[in-house]
Amino acid sequence: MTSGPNDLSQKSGPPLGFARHDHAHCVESGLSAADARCASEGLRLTAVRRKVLEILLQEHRAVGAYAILDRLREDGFSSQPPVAYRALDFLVANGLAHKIERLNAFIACAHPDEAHAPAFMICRLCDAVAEAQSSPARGALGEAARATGFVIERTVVEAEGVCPACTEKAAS
Amino acid sequence: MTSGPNDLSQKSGPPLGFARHDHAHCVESGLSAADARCASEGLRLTAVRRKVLEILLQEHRAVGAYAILDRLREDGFSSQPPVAYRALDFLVANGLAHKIERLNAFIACAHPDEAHAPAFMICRLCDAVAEAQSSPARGALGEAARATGFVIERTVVEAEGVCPACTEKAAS
DNA sequence: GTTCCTCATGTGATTATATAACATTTCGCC
DNA sequence: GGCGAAATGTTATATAATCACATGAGGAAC
Repeated sequence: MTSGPNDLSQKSGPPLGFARHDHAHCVESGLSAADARCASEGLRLTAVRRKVLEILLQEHRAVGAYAILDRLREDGFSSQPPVAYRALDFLVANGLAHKIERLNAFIACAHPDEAHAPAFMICRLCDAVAEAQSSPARGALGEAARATGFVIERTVVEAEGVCPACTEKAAS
Repeated sequence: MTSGPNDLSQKSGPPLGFARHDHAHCVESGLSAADARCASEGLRLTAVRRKVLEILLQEHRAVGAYAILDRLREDGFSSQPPVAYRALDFLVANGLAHKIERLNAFIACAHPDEAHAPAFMICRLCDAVAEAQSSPARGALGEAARATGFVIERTVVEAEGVCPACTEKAAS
């Protein structure tokens, strides 16, 4: 692989939602939201789990599990794979993060409060990932499911393409 | 992994589209269609590539690359990973097969003739996979893309759930 | 407060998935 | 036949994910 989601150092271009924003703020507010939700639902946002979420929020793009491990190591946590995977499992299971199947990588949830069937737009040039809402029940997939009697429990909706910033760059 | 897409021996339940069908026929016709399309487009459906497609058509479910390697070995082909991956790359690039990102596995295309933005329904109980058509431009994702200026080149649409047969089984 | 139980973490090993890099062969074409 | 491009063979390695078992932390019951 030439430049996978593990290269934290690379591609520090436009990060999220294809729009600039107050980054420090969204890390902070993301963590607060997670604290609040875990408290209210009796979930334990332990040190490792919180740290992993913080890393995801800071990166603001899809991050591979092993890149997360490297970051954990820097911060004095144990850095065996199961540590990262267990934390990620927790975050994903509780809607605080999502897995981007296409990249085998993870990203902090952009809408941790609402119930969500997330959809993602992945820029193949700068690796930025934006989260949108999908509506699995509507659309061709929902129709097909109803027609065949398939019961949808979870959907993976990911679009690969080029983000506005990279489109602009390419045009010039 | 307890029972991934590599266990060819397991789960010989209802295979495709959640409906029984003439299996020998669809293998045969799938290969014919591929022959025809490759001939007309000047693509080289070589022995390995054709064999891999045959394996996918026979299995009629998502098959992991290493399971394909095992089958290739049985048939006297070289069985190093790049052999399978290169054949799969060819098939996927030319619309004769698709990758199921959720399973890290591959499946023969069910509609090799038409242009397609495929969507899949994956049964988590019997691992059957059905292919449907999606319409990326319409729906929430298309809207989000237009709104932000994202250019969609390819979409991954996969629903995980329970197929009709397994729903029925569970009810009894 | 301590006993018990459950959940979470630490740790080493292993399995699964995928690609890099380079040599060799095959094929279409001239 | 000779040439160049595409395909395949082969070795090694990178990347992703899980298993299995030991240890530790926290809350509930008593």
